[in-house]
This record gives sequence, structure tokens and C-alpha cells, in this order.
Amino acid sequence: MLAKRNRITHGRDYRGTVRRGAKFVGSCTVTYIRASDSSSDARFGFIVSKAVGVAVVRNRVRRRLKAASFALLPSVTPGVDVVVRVLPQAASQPYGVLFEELSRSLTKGSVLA
RNA sequence: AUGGGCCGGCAGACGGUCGCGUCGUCGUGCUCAGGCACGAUGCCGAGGAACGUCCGGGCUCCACAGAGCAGGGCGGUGGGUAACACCCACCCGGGGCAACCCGCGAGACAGUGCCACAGAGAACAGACCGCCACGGGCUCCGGCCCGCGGUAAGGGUGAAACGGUGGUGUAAGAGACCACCAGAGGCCGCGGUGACGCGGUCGGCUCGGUAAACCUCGCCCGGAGCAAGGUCAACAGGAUGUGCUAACGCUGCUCGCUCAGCAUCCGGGUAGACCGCUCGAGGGCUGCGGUGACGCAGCUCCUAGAUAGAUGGCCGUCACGGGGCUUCGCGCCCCGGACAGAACCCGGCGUACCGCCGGCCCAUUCAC
Repeated sequence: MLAKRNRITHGRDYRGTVRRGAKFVGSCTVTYIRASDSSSDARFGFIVSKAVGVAVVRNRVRRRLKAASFALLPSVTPGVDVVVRVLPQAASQPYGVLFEELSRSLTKGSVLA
């Protein structure tokens, strides 16, 4: 789980990251990465549309991704914003698959040490 | 034992590890203070439907003398409730051998409309076939044809054909008349708070359905919603006061106008923070009243408050259900655990759902 300072909490930060960040497409997620303030910690945000499923399914996918982000957090370059858009295929994926995909996207974005 | 009906309850348990949110405590740092940040630690942390947002309220703001119209909702009776379209009991109608279940249950002699297809005819109905009288014609003397009438007993159509059965009667028939039966209505009596039920009596009265068609009657309803509404500091703006310097106007000076700054007050409302925000028509137990829904009294408990939205990720053990193997020891293996996530709070309704547990009742069968 992520503490509040490691989460993106404003609509303008989401918009900025999605529009101007680097984009990496996976099989069940789309990841946007953008450097913001290097003095702060790395921040994560998640976009899960209703196409993914009902509220319980959306919550489960988001919580798995938050857990994966927390596990990767010590290795991530400080000061970057990461927004993960969840595709409908992610609904039935177990934690291991989501972790591998997030790790791969962050490596492509060269923010993973 | 099998099948069925009703009511109530549960929604895996325990543990490890890494975390998240509110609140409390402690420590460190910053701050005049209020407090803020970080770290540690403790308590608590989704549901029976949290869901759909379909009703009814509380709460908040706005509007409001009173009444009516329009619009919407409700509709057997009596009760429960803060209120309801909900619940309980009863009535009526329908289904079931029964336990029990089902019903958008006012009014169709206030009026208007509609009733497909079939059928001759569908609402103060209707002569197609048939039956019968009369007149005429033909005749193989059995009848047949034509015309004009009578007739709703029979045939056929339909969801429905203007009571049913038997008799009297008649040319043939008909509630035309009679007996019994079945309805609807008036009156009377009895029972019930009432819907209504039971009984008697009157006159042959026999009278379709549809109001989720218009409509009529009775009762109820002001509007918007926690993104309600409020507070704060920062920031446009306005008013008043004070007033340095420069510029403008005046022949020149004072005054005045404009203007930077400062002080006070007003005020806009976006992004933000905070309040609203969880103790409430609240839960549990016991007793009393009531057939029941429910009410009253006493004791007791405090049990989520997020805001890009916490309540989790990973793993283990044991129960539970299904299937298979079985050296038959519940021993081993495999699979499964649904529907679904609070967002101001309650009371309902509706919908989704793997399964499990308990109680009562009914029918059939067997044993005693």
C-alpha cells in the first residue's frame, strides 16, 4: 500500500502526466511517466474505468497495482509521476502478472534503478 | 421417510509477514502561539443486500397571509409508524387435497369512448340455417318453390349471444305464465369498530366487459438538495479616512481632481483547507401491554468516517461443500466459496446471490 504522499491527489497532476508524459503500452495497462519535482518522492496514480468491471473488481485491481507500486517504490527515481491506466483485460489477472507488467513499463521508462 | 409451505439466522475461522485510513498517547524538529511535519505505539476500520436510487422521512437553504386551479401520487376495512406506495390483522375474489400463496382490490344505473378475428347479429342486439301460420303456384299427393309475416326453443361463430332445468301454453314459440335453482337490487332483523357476513322479505328485475381509456369521487403533496449549507486565509474589486512624491488643470498660489502606500469596513465566489460528519425515529437483554405489526419501562453498549477516495497485497494451517481413489482408517488427491464496496443519516421496496444451519406447520406412506 502507498502512503498519501506517494499518491497523485489532484486532477491537474493526472492531466499533466497523461498529456505530456512518456507512454508505455502493456497487455493490460497503459503507463504514463513524467518527471516533476525531483525534491519530492515518486508518486503513483491509477485510472480504472467502469469498463474494467463493477466496483469490487475495480477496487481489487487498483489495490493490487498499489501493492506492486509499493514493492517497487524503493527502486524508483524520486520526483517522477506515474499514472497507470487499467485496461479491461486486467480484471482477471493475478498479482504476479500485474507486478511483472508494471516493473517492465517502469524499466522501459528508465526510472527503475 | 418422501414431497411441500412458512419464519428466523449465518455469509468461513485462526495465524504469519509487508502495508493503508481516522482517532488517542509518546518522542523529535519547526513555530510567539494556535498548530504543522516526521517517527514509534494502541484501539477501531464495509453489507445483507453497503447495490438500483423507486418511494417515505430527518437535516439544510430558499419561498410562503389564506384558498383555489394546474400537475403528480395513493385507493377494500381497521390498526402500526416520524412518514410511506411499507408492515400487521381482517374482508372479498382467485389457486391449492392441505399448510399456505396470489391481487397496481374506489366508482361502469354522471356522462363519453372502445370491444380485434370469427359470426346473421357485440349493447336499450340479432332472422343466416331452422321452426310455424297465411296467400299463390307446381305435384309422382310424400311434399317442393315463391311472396309476406311470426318466432330467440334448436344449429353454427366467439373470450362473451341478454339467466338455468322441468312444465303450462301456443300455429310455432317466448318469464308470456308456474315451480325449483342461480344472480343483481330495494327493505327489515341479527352479528361485527368496520370492510362485510348470516337470515327473512318484495317485485319476474335478469341489467355484458373495459377506468394500467377519457373521466368522476375521496385523501395526500411548496421547491431544491451534503456538489445542501456554513467558516477561513490568500487574491480581483468597491467605499471611507489619511497622505509622500511626480504629472495634469488654473495667469500664479491655496483648494480641488487623478495616483503609489497604509488603516478600517463592505463584498465576489473558482481551485484549496476546515466545519457539516456521525449518538441515532441507534443496537442488545429482561419485563409488561397487544392476536400481530408495534408500543412502554428498566438495565446496558458506543461499533467506519475516506475525499483521485483507507478498510488491503502475499502466504500458511484448520474446518465446510462437491467429485475421485479407497489396503474402507473420513485416510489421500483434485476442485470450489456466490452476489457484491460505505460517501449526510434513517425507515421501506425492488433486484443480484455459491451454499449452510435452526424452528414450526401440511399432505402421503410405514411402524408402534
